[in-house]
Amino acid sequence: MVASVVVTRGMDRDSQAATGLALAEHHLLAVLEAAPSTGIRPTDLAAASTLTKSGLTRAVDRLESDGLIERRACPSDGRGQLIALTSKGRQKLRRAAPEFFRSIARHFADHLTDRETDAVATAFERIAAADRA
Amino acid sequence: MVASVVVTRGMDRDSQAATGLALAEHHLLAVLEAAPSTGIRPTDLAAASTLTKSGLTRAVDRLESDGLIERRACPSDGRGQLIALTSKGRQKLRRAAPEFFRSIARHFADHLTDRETDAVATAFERIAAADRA
DNA sequence: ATCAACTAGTTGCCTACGCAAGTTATTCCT
DNA sequence: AGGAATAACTTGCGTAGGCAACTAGTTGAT
Repeated sequence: MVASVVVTRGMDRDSQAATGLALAEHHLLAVLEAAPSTGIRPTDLAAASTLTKSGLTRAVDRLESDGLIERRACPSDGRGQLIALTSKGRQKLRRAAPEFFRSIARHFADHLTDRETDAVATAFERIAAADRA
Repeated sequence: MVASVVVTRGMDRDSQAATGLALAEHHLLAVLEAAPSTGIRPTDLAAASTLTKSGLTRAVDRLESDGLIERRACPSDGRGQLIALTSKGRQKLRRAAPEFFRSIARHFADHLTDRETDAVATAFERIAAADRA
């Protein structure tokens, strides 16, 4: 618990300082970058992120008003929407990347051996997946 | 990031349901139980917990008004204090323990192999220690 | 002995976010 | 086709907690 808070808080501060974005917001952008360019449904984005649906609504509000992402109407479901990166958002993410990876290294990766990195990666993948099931 | 939030949120809900305490509060009690019975300084408690000094002040306020811990004057430093579990707090912690361990198992430990458990334990210990340095 | 520099804890302010209830659209059953 | 049950967001409300500024006590230098 302490370790996870230490890492998260440290990286959050780095992210704020480097880009003005909270770590959770940066993470949303990163998920969106990996998603189809047509966009992704809010519910799916919430599941892939650290937020609940309500938290997601507000994070999307913030990022949208910063012009980093956009909400599009969903053609197949009138209730839904598709969320996608704008080019501004994509650019911001690209520019933030180098410092972001350094931040991961400083706060987390540099403290692990290769074996530990593997173990943590597979184990945490499994835990995250278990929750979505 | 997702895994750590999933685990923390799940355990927090369990803790709330079982005892009415947030996970962070339960953790403070657990740290206090391991501390000398004369108590521990707030700054040290904050360092051993997931909270900053200011967050700690308020968490201590809550737990104190629930009668689970007490603030004592610090004999060696007039600015400081010593925080210690009350017997009510100790009892609450003991009663919560079985369900707490089940919660750890459900959300975390059961998903790991023994090797992974070792790797995570030593690696995270190292990360937490690095931050305190 | 006095005063500056530091440290311990607290508080004002602000924001993020979870939960639960609400709204609108969809699906499914008959 | 029509209406109950369900699903996708949103919003009202409440709370936790970080940061930075504050207060009070301590230490150290002269």
